Amino acid sequence: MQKSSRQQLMERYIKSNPFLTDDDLAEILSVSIQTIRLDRAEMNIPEMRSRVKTMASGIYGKIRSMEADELMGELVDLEVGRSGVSVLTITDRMTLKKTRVARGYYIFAQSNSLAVALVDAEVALTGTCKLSYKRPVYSGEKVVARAHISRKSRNRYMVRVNSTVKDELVFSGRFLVFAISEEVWRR
Amino acid sequence: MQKSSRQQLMERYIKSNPFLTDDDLAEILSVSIQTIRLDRAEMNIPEMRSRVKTMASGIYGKIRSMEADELMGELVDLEVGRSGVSVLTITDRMTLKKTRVARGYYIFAQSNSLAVALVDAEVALTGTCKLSYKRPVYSGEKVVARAHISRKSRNRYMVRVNSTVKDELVFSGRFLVFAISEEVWRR
DNA sequence: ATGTTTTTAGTACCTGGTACTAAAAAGCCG
DNA sequence: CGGCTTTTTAGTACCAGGTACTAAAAACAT
Repeated sequence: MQKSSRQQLMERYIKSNPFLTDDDLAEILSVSIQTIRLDRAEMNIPEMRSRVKTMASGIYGKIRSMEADELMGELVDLEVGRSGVSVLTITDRMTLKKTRVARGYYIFAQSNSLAVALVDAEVALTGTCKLSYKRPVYSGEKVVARAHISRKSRNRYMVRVNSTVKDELVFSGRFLVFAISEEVWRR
Repeated sequence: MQKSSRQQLMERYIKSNPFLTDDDLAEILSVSIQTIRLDRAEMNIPEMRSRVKTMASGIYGKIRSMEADELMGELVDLEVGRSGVSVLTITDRMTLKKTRVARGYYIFAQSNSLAVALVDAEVALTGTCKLSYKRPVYSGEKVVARAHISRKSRNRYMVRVNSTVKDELVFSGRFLVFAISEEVWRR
């Protein structure tokens, strides 16, 4: 087997299983451990321990921020019962790989969670919505969602949200949100 | 400081940051490294390297499946251009902690991604939608989304989706999906 | 003062490496 | 075929972050 093809193979093995040690790889590719280390050095592939560590730390952050958020996006302004603004920067993992266009539900999630946050109630649930996607949003773009309560009657709130990228409207939605009394949800 | 309270503290430190080495902990708690190791042994807390490893491996599977999916939910039936069915089981991380009610956008994401998958095109984007949430969905429930194309004209598809839990309708949506030609998105 | 618990010190050893030197093997060219 | 280069292997010293163990010192309780 050629050096170059072995290196490609090794890269694929590591990608598919980052937990492989040099020892494992040496056995799999039936070369000496030194060859593996030379190859890794040439290709700037770090050792197993740091591969695992960066994996763990990379994911660690995401988990925490996802749990921390009841909201999708970062709340930059909120006047409960009136209006609010949230910002969401589209990252690669929110996009369709082929086009780098944000999946629609991230845009929706941002506006929906903002709409719910606006409602001054212990628990609020979305009843119906009408959404309109104006143009695709690409990876790296910063979506600013502005919401305000347009009507309110007893426990029903109508919330309008407009999401823009650099003042260009990319999405708008109208949400009918219900404030739920405690007896209903605490079953 | 007492032994027991130090151990509790140590446990919390490790929980909040699993990357701490015995050395780090010894410094933080200002005891010797041997004490830390005794404590870990008593409390059956594994060493940093294996903590990191199990973290990484635990999450490794999840990431891959999330990446593999362009869809939210599992596709159980799909006849492109006609109809499809997807199943999504609501887990705790999809719910509002207070109520254990699924956040609306997960239900939406399932139906929306199913609607897009139905459309026979390289790239499809959602234009507008009307959604209606019929009742809250709780953690553990299995949401079955059934979609079919109700109208089609040139590059526009109207997709209707009904999501049920055990034959009870929990959500319905109508999506206007656009099939996009390659020139538009490959900028 | 004595016994018990807790803490610290120290040593030998392990895994999964890095960094380096040097020799052996394989491939190529005229 | 020799001579040269590339590639591979061998081996050594060293490191981090440990395990496993022995033993002494310190803290405490009665």
